[in-house]
Amino acid sequence: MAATTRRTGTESSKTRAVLLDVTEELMRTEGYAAISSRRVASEAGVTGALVHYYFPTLDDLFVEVFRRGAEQNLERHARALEKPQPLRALWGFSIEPAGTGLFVEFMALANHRKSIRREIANYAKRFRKLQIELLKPRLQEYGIDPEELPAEVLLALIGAVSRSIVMENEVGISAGHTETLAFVERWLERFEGEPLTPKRPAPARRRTVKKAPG
Amino acid sequence: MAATTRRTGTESSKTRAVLLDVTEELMRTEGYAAISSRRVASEAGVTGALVHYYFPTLDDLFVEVFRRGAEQNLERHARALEKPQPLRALWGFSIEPAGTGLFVEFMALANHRKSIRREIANYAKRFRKLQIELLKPRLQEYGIDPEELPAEVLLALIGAVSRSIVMENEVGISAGHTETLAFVERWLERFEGEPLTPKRPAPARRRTVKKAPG
DNA sequence: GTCTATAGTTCGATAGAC
DNA sequence: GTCTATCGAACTATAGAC
Repeated sequence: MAATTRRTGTESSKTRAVLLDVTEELMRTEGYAAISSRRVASEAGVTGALVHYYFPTLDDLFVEVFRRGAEQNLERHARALEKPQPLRALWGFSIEPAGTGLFVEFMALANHRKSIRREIANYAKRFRKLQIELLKPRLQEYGIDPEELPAEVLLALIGAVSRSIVMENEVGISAGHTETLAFVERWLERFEGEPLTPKRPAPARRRTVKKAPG
Repeated sequence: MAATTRRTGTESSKTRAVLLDVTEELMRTEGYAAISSRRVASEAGVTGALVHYYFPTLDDLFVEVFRRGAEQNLERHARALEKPQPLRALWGFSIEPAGTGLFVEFMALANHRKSIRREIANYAKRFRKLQIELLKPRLQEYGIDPEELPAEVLLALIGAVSRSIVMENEVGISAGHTETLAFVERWLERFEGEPLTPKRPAPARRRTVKKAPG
């Protein structure tokens, strides 16, 4: 279709994967502005030209990093929402700092790069659809009235609050976090009771737990 | 105190203000990565050296843009929270798209620039303190039980949800927004009743409105 | 698949003239 | 207060050898 002779690397390439890894890590630690073909190349131990061989433009590189992370996230979420306490699973998952720094970078990027904006919007749609499908039947079991609290709203609230807490944490804001986390915990308890497999032991009934051996 | 002879412009300078304006606008439209002394200078119609005269480093420039916006925001918020329907005022204010694109840029910047991180954390502290002071007595009037829904939590929720909606809007995500806005509206109504001065006309009593002439 | 070489830009920051 | 001139460096992207 295209008249250009410019070559491009295959998707299965090991080097390609490394370049994506390096880019993701760099974005995490130094922000999207730190991404340059030379910088990525030098971190990966190759030359700048090779980066352009796999990703003709930097936008292509950004988009691929986003896609890869998005797919992983969809799968992880799908698994989480099938657990016995889906709301707790979802919350625990959303409150993880792992993806959020990267997410902020992509949101900022999306503010002025159409390719990223398109990618994020598309992902969000799939993401919300998956969430709704898996969660709606469970909410009915809980007796949550969809007129009063639609699944869409519940998901929006969980997403917004968790994201906000993690984002704030990362820049050193902590005001109101303790209270909000406690509020959410009370709220989760109302619908799903005590956690079945608590990450941290429930505050009331203390247990003696040995840390997993080194 | 300092041994360096490097000169710096005064805070009252007109040019200085223009440089801040230009930087803010550029960040809004093209992102923080678009900021360079030369670019800012050329938009402002001066030379790059002059930017460094007022702001020795780009970090100084970023920090000053943030500070200026933060002060304005504090003042606007203080006024909003003194209105007769403070929750509605706060919500209406928070849901404005105006500051949010910029906010995301600064959050992303903060992920890897200590000076910005410090600035944001400090501002957030002042901001939340102001909000709590002004809102706490009103919530008591509303009969909101501080054990069940502390002011800190309410403010965190409003902030998180509004920010999330605006951020998502800006990148083209709209899933669940209608439902969430309706949910918030029902919720506001419970505490403060119908809006006294509706921004958009209440959906029930339709009005014939002419668009402002071309 | 990976490299060298290169064209063409843009950048931060400073010294010092006016 | 604003400029010119400048150093030294980084960048994107491409062509083409190996």
